[in-house]
Amino acid sequence: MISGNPLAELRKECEALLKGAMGSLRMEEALIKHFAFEKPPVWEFGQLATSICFELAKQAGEKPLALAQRLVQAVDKARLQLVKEVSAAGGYINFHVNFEQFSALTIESVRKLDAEYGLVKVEKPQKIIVEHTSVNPLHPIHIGQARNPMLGDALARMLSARGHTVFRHYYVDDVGRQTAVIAYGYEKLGKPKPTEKPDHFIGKIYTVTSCLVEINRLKRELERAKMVSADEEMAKISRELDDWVSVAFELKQKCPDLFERLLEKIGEDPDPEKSISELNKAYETGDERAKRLIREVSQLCLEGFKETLSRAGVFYDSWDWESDLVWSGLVAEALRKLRQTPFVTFLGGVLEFEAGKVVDVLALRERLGLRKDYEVPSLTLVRADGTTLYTTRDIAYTLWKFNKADKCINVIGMEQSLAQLQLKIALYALGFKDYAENLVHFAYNLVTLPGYKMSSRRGRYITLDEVLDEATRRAYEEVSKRSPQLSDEGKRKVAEIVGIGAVRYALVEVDPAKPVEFNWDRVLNFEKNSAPYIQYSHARACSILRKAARKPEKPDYRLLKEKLEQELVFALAEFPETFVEAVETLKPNLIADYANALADKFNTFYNAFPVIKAEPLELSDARLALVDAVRIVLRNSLNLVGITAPERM
RNA sequence: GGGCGGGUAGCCUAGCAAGGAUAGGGCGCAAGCCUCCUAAGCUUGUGGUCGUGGGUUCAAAUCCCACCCCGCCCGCCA
Repeated sequence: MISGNPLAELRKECEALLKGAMGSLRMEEALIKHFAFEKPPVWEFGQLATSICFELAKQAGEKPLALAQRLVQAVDKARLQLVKEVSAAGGYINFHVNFEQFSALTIESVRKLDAEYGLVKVEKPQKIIVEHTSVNPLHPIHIGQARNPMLGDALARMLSARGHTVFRHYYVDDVGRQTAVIAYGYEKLGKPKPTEKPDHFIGKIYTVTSCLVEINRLKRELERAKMVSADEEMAKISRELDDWVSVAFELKQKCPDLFERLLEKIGEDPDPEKSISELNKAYETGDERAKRLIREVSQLCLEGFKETLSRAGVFYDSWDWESDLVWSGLVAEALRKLRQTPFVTFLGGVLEFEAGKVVDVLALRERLGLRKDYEVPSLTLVRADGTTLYTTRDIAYTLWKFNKADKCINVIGMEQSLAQLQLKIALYALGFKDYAENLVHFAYNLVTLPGYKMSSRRGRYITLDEVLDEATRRAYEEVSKRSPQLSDEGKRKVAEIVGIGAVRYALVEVDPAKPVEFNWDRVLNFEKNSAPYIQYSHARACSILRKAARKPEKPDYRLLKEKLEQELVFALAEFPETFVEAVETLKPNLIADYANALADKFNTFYNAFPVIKAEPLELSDARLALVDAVRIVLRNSLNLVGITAPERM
């Protein structure tokens, strides 16, 4: 017999036995809302348990323990299959697995279903867009942002494995002042050819330009403040200026040539600030020169991103340019529709969206989980100069996405929670209730650097490239030490798999709601609770199978009598349910945890018992099959979070 | 001021939606284990007012209320 979800079979049997027992005692099934089975704290208590007797005891006017004992008595022993024994203890009813049956069912199912084992499909597949990464094309992806693609890609893989049709979208945010800043600097330099990885190259120009323009602007403001002798204002500006001057000092040391040239060129411009906002405006209106320039810089930067991300195993189905939404009129269209609602007003020359009013009028408070008196702030849709704002364009983008999908998951930092809420409210306001309810903001917390705050504008960051390089370098050292027999190419391959796995795992393993403090020890962890640890366990399993040099032809699963073996079997059986839970709650870290726990059990087993040399042959074969099943599940779970499982390392 | 998220051993972290038996791991520290399928491993020990105080319940890390600490947001930035 084969099952895609052995644990569910067991659960079903437990439930049937329990209902049967209740029936024979003339107890109403309806007394119990749903039959929840939990894992007892100690293996010896059994593998599944229920605490319904605590609840039932009240109505029955009986002690929980006595009731549990009566129910256990009433269980129809003739119907036991996957369950060996039912017992009562402390008011709980414990179900002990019949491993003679269950081991065979589980191991055979895993080996038969192989790459599909555990990946339980949904009944109604949806079209889902996962929008992730979407780093602005201004500078290389830094480690603070790297959590996003790792989470987004893991989610996409998980949803796809669940049977959904998943599209991975990258939203290229090329509209806005920042892109104009980099394009401005790039043009001032005469559109130079990159002398290094293009996103790093762009990043330097961006930071220096941005810094010089900022200093220029602050100096002017300081002058202005002096004229009207606004002391407080002056002090504030001076502080900001000091900050940027120290940034300038850092940058001048880091890239002196670039700094000097930009200083000179920008110095020639009487009003850089103005040039930049003009460029920004020209781009939004679709001016050809601006288009060519900004697209060129953005494209250059994206090339760098693609290189980094594909190295990390992250790919996209669609690159959506924000500017296309503006030029094609979709943004204008969305604005027109919004204006027809009673929630948009002119206020001080700008167009405002009154999100708070929508919440009250459409009675969305409870649905959105908002507090009683909380008033959602209004959102400015259009600037006084007629240009649009980020969230406005995001409204148009979201409408566009819902033309292609049933559900949209936005992997965006939690600092944008309010904007994402306003976006959702805008969908309600437009009458797209269905869209609003299928829009998910997958919020995650920041990665911080101890000591100072990472700042892309200030050029203070650790790039993902650096981290990947360092991780693979370290992995190469390790592989060379441990597997000197491998060819250099072989070592490099393994090092890449292990190093990148380590980084991905570190960024996916923690609850996305919690901030992660970056430190090399965390990311370069090659010991327990890391990708390399799980990968190592997988390689060990492969190694056993390779050395055995035979298929397990006559396994006798009844011989798997050791507690460790049975625990391992049970863990394998749990995988499908862990997978389903992880996908339904969008928690990639559950998969990472599961894989780590399985690796843990496997290593204990590995250490305790021989496999190839086990006697008799039927036991050796049974263990071989078990090892094979562990291998499959380790690989499947690692793959779900985008980590490759090497066969040797 | 308001909103959101977080607070679990020296450090990091799981569990919280669906309350259940002895709160799982990891790092660190201490002591062991390679003539045996990869020691990136295994075993043992060490360490906890689950932020604080109330409440609900047979049962609270988990639910409710209040408060404290940390982070983020409340822009004609993205």
